[in-house]
Amino acid sequence: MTILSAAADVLRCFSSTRHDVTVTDLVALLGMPKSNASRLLRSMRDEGFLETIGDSKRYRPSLLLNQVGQLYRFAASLIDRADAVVGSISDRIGHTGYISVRRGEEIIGVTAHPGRHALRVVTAIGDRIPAFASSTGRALLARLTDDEVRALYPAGFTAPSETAPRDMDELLARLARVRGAGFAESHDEAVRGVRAISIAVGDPATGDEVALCISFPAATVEPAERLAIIRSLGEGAAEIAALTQDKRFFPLNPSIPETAP
Amino acid sequence: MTILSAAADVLRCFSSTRHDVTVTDLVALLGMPKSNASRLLRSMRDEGFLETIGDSKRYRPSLLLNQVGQLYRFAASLIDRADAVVGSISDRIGHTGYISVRRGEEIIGVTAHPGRHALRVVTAIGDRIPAFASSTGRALLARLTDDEVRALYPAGFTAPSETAPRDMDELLARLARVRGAGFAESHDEAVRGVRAISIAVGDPATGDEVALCISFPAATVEPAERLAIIRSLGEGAAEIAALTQDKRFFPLNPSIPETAP
DNA sequence: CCAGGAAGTTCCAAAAAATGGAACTTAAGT
DNA sequence: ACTTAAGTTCCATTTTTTGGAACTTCCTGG
Repeated sequence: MTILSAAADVLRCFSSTRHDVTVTDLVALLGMPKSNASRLLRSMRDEGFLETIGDSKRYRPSLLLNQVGQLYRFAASLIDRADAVVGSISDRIGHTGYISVRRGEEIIGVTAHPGRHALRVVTAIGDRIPAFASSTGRALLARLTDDEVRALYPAGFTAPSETAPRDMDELLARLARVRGAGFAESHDEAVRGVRAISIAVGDPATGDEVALCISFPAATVEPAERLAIIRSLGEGAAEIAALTQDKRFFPLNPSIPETAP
Repeated sequence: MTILSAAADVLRCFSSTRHDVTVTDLVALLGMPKSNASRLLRSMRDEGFLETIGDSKRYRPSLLLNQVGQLYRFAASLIDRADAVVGSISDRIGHTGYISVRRGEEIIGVTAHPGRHALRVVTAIGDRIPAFASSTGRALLARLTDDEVRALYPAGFTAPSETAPRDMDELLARLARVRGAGFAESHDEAVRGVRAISIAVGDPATGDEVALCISFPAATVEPAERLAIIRSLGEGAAEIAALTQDKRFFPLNPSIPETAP
């Protein structure tokens, strides 16, 4: 057990609901002796990973981490590009847009553009959701072969909602339809009353893959607007795919199905 | 020498001009044996601090650092509030706005809102500039006592431009005028032809202090618009100061001087 | 204003990890 | 295929980390 892994565990304690930690928090969250927790937090502060809030005993991420973290978006230029596409669509139509990446069997939101409408979908950046049970997740999983998808879930999975795939066969069938249609869609899945349209794109040069997603309340969006959203996302994603020479990209099928693929 | 400090040094190698590092970079930049550099980068990747680009030997900051770094502005909620104020002013008037913090005798940009005008000021966030030679820096230094400012520059300083203070006496005189006027201003200082207006505000509960700044080309901005910018910044900063009960805040003096304080 | 308890820090010897030089392997250029 | 640069692995030595317990500090309520 190197101290680096302990330090990484500390960083993982931070979340959108926990902006700072104390010695006691670490003891509770990581089960480490409080002597270690005390010294670890102090070392991390001394080395510049954390800073103390005022002169209290609360620690928060440091400016250094903020700055280094900012570089991620430029280093990963695919994210930058995808974010620009989603941002402009979101600005134009007023619904919430975001882009996500897959880490194993989980999807993580990376950037978000909140919508302008009174009734809008709010997403928390950094939250993790299961890949198979979201449109962004299925858009990304569709880029894998069926065998790779099976290998990802050696023990199968349990559907968290009515409209999510119930088992591997249903998931693979839906992924096939995603590949055919060129987009993925969810309805009432993570949140009731919410629809989401997602398209994934990758950069073979770096191996990065991201999902572009527009999310909106099902009740207020007419079929015509849904079509417009799908076409905008498809165009933007196709441009990126052309730029990165993404061979695994599934272009939008001109005949867009009315039911979620 | 703990490995944490070596890891922090690695993070400090990243910058707006260096988005990724290799073993050789580390040897050159930090002067460490390449055996250490090799193992350190691998450990940092294994623990989640870094990720490799594709399957190359180039390392860049990880998603984890990006996410934890993003939390900084929420953990230091003063930054978030200040950013909202500067963002709305920047949106309204179209000039570049940004917020900065002080670390010792240096000022670091934390967030930026690029302007809309064809002639706009572009700031690189994360870059460091000397505190005494910028409006943001003087706005923040004005919150210190004269003795504290002197202690910050035990060996004095050298003015990097014509309009920057030449010595400690001149700096202290300008800080006194900043306190009286309630805002700091620079002209041709870091960049020729550029003016900047800054106001600092703090949160006594956390000890955080930030500077709100609007930056614009001197040639295209009339005195009336300058006044409007100063008043907007003053109002926004005053609201934050009221919220945090910042006792060291210097409110805007109703009679705004025409020459830079 | 003081007792009691919770939160945080320091101490120590045992256990584990880091160090750096050199040998070795892999990748890249000619 | 040859040469060189870049990166990785090995190993004995040195340094850091660990975790229990004692100690200090900071609150909270009587």
